[in-house]
Amino acid sequence: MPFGSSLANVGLPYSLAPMPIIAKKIERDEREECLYRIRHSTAHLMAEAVQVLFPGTKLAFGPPVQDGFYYDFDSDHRFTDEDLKTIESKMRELAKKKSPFVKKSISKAEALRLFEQQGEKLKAEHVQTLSDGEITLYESGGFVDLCAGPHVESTAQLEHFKLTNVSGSYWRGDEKRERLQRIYGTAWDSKQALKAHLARIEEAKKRDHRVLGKELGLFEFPELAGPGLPFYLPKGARVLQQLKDWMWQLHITGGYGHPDKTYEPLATPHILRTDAWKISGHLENYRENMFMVYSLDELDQGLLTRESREDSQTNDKDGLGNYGLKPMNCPGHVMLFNVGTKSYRDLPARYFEFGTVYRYERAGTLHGMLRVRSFTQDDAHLFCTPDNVAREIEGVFDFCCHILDTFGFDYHVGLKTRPESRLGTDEIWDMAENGLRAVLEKRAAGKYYVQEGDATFYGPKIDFTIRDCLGREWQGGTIQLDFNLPERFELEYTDADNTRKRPVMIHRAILGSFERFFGLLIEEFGGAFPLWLAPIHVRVLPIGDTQLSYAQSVVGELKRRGFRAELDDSNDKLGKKIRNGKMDKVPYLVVVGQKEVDDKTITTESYHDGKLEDVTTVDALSDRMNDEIERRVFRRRA
RNA sequence: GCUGGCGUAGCUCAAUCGGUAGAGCACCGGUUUUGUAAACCGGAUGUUAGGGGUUCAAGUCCCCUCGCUAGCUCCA
Repeated sequence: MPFGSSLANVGLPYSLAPMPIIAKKIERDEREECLYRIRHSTAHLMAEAVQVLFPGTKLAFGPPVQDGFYYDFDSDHRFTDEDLKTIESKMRELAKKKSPFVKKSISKAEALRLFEQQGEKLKAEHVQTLSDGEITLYESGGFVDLCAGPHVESTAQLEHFKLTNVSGSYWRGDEKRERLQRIYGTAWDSKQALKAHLARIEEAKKRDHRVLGKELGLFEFPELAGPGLPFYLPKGARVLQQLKDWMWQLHITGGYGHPDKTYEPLATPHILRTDAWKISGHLENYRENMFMVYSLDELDQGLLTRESREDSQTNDKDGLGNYGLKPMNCPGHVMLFNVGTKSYRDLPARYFEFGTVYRYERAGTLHGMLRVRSFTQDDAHLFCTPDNVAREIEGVFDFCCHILDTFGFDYHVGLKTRPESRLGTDEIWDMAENGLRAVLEKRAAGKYYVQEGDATFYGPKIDFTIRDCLGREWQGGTIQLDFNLPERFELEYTDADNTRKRPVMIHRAILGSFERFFGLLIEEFGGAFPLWLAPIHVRVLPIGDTQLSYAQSVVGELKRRGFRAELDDSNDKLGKKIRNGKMDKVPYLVVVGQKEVDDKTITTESYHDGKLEDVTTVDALSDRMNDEIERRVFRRRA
């Protein structure tokens, strides 16, 4: 049941397959239905095994998920990897009893009594949240669980599973509630399917951007520097710069299909006075993510001590220092919008910046390039009149699709609506959500999903998400409406009727961040970048020292023509040079031996196609590469 | 931050019951001058993440810190 496989982008400009984290009981085909039942039932079997082996273990939820299932347990015992093996054998033992899954219906009161009797506090709590009426239980062997079903007929059908890992979780996902332990497993309908899945995972691990980043010398995370701080090595920096150049070009020219919607570049500082972050609301609403900046002077004078905070002589009553490192670019852009007076004729104003931001992310959340503490967003803020908001959202939406389609990413789109705690009136939220929804209906009708309550406190948003090699989802592009900052910074423009009006603001990022996008790109291509992004376009391999000067002249000629070319002047034999070139995933290798020197030719080897019989001159290679670069041809590894 | 797991040479990994750390690749030196995925010979390579403890003796056992990692939570 690969994510969204049934909704692959056939004939559509973009693929917008919804991908619920927890497999929902809707719209499943026969096999998916079968796998759903197996996984759900295997979760029950595991829970039974755990309760047999570790009496007193209480149950939380145990749903089927992508490729498998999990069950959350409340137990004093700390489950280890060793335990997983024990639990797994117990499961096989129990499965052999061929216990049927029997459905029972009881009243809510009975269910409540049953679970309280068993000391299943969490189950009882959950029963109370259910609507009155019949409640279904499923019994298999001696194990009874609150469950809507459906299940397989008997535990005999549960054969092809494997427990994979144990991790922590919280009751109802609330970190203030009970800490639980979650055991994950994978389950399939045949031995081959299980084997194939495990092999797929192994294969995917080889495409992990953290592994490839090291192998290919793209980036490092020096421990001394601090966790989550990416450093680009020369090869990584080259790829990054290509991406930036391309994105810059698209912004300036509207080359994403909207030549009328061009952006103006801005550049803003990395630190702003703490007062700015107070006005923007970040200090209040984004506090746990902010790095503050202190001067040694402040420290030396003890201005940051508790005592001084109460000292009215200083204007640093928060003890926060006078400056904050920016976690977002918006306040800077807003300040520049505020320079001079703006007319409705100036709107929409589109400001963009590749702005590096710093966020104190919790240690446990860091993940290679996909989640870091310093990253550069391809950020922009659009200041609009109410009239042009819809058109602008469309433009941004198309921009995102243009980029993702260029790379062939399999992505999807979600609308995030008003959270419980929020700023602004319901009327404004209605208007904003409807605006976003209208664009989605126009561009992606039936292909987007809605996550109620998941918006930011200042406005609703559309998010583009991309999956990594292991199927984990990451947010890339985002379109966010904001009613907060224009208000807080008292933004105004003069309308046609000569009255002062407040502009509507759109925050947006297309890639999201260069770091995250780079990481996902590496996984998408298995490290073999399309030519236009590749750190090295072509490497020239002389067979022996005799051809060195000819090889140098070929490299020189390629460089003169603007290609990223290099020479392999090592003492290795050709076979080794080819091997090194392939392992470095260099798109083109040029071999020159005595034959080539005599004929004034080259022999060309392509990463994807092997030897190219028709490319025997620098001219021919240049033409081929130029064409490939111009068309941004990409080819995934087979 | 929380719950599990992990940390040995630049990389991948070994080291029996606690007995003084080793292999391949990479690197350096030499030989070889090479025709499509690893030439040959030689050499150096470590505060076993850091700190503390137990012990005659710690890579190995215990504690703390740091980092990585699978998830939870949060998010570009």
